[in-house]
Amino acid sequence: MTPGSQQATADVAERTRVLVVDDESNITDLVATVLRYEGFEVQTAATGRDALKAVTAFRPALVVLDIMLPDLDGFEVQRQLADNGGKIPVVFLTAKDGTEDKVRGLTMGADDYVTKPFSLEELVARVRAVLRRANGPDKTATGRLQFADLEMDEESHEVWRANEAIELTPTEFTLLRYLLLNAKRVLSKAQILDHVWHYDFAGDANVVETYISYLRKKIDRFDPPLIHTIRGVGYCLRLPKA
Amino acid sequence: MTPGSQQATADVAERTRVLVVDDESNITDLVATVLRYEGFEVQTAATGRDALKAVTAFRPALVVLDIMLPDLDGFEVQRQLADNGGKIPVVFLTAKDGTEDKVRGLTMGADDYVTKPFSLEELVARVRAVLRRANGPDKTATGRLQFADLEMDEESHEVWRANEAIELTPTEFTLLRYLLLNAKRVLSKAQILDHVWHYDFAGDANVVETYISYLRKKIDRFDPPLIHTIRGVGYCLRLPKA
DNA sequence: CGCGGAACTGAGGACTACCTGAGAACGGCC
DNA sequence: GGCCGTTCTCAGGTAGTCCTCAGTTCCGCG
Repeated sequence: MTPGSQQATADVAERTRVLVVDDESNITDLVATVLRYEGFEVQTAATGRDALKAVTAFRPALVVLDIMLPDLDGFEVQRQLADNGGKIPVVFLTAKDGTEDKVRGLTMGADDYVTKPFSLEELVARVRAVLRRANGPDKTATGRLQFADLEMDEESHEVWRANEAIELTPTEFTLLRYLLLNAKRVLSKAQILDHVWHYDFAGDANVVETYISYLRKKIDRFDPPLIHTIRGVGYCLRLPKA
Repeated sequence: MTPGSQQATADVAERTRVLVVDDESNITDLVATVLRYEGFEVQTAATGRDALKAVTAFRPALVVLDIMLPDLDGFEVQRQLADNGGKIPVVFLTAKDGTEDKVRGLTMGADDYVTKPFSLEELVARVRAVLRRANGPDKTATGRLQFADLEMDEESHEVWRANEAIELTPTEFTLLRYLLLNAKRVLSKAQILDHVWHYDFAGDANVVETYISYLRKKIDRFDPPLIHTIRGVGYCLRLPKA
């Protein structure tokens, strides 16, 4: 999550607009904050009706839409959006229960969905992917990240160090992507926890240390080491100082 | 369904136009979305009369046409199309009832039909096949898919691994085609379900696991294995990492 | 040099995703 | 109607993954 990465190359005058719809204000706040930080222009709405009004006024390029809303549900909102002409891509938010199945009809098109509780990294990755698809398949951003001799293909979930393929678990993968997106920047354990782990994670920050350790064993057994500890501050992906 | 596969190599300036006609807007949305994603330029119509108007204005290379329409039925629309000069190939949509037989009689030419509820893979494959036939047999896309020593002939429904013929059931075949069209890309179980299974399928995602298992028994008893599980993400057709 | 806090890492338990065999349900076909 | 192939469900087993915990090491500072 980075101003300065990918998205932020867009000019400031005309940033991509995103509408976030959820009745829980802590969710909209959370999501709005991180998307703004990512360089999007964000508005929020708490009900289906407000969402529809906001769409005509705000003209977002994408809507992050909770299924469970007090008045109209997410599907209904989407249908009314589609009826009013231009189709706006949607990233649905859904609980991990029965509704998950209902949403399933949507992964084929431009749309996608994320199950609560999600991690911010995950949500932002989906938003980016959906926008990429909606703007036509052959745009600039390729979904490939690189730093030094470390490479990551987001689409195929493959990772290489020094041209050697490396197997990562999902959490390791998400953590490494976060580090790559913020290469050369120092990230605190709290930041990492907030972005990579599900937002309702209540455990100890020690998990981060554990997973950094896992990652080091897998990608930093090569020279030079890329993951550096900044004691009392956090971690940083960079080349060792000369 | 893949930008980057087959169709998407066409230049953006002159994409193939397809008209989708159905009175249920969720069907037109579904079909339009997936065809757009496949690189076609799509318009929709909800009635027979609108369809005829759209044909003169939009000049599609193909029409996806529901039999059941509020005003004129699909056959009537097709006949009027034929009368107005140039014959436009049609892919009919039909319910699984008596009309199915009637359509069969009419599809000896360039046309074809798909029974509701269909799978998206199925529909797209038919659309491609009909266009291929209509444009003359000697065009670029051959209807033959290949990855490593795995080969598939879409027309004849034959599959080989290491030059050995393999028998697949229809569902296995469609699943494998979807994997082949998206080789090297990770596909989630939700994506697979959305594309390969009928759009009204309401069951558990476990079917996908079952069918992956079937496929592995048939095509991955050879070395090297091509179908890989990416735990917590999905499945991917690729060569094993070096 | 020694102390205290921070970070590292191995082990292990709980959990979850996935695999697969068995069989029920369905439909086509003789 | 009865047979057969296909599709789908279900449940037990397995292995991968996540997270906790605690002992140890490392680092910075007095």
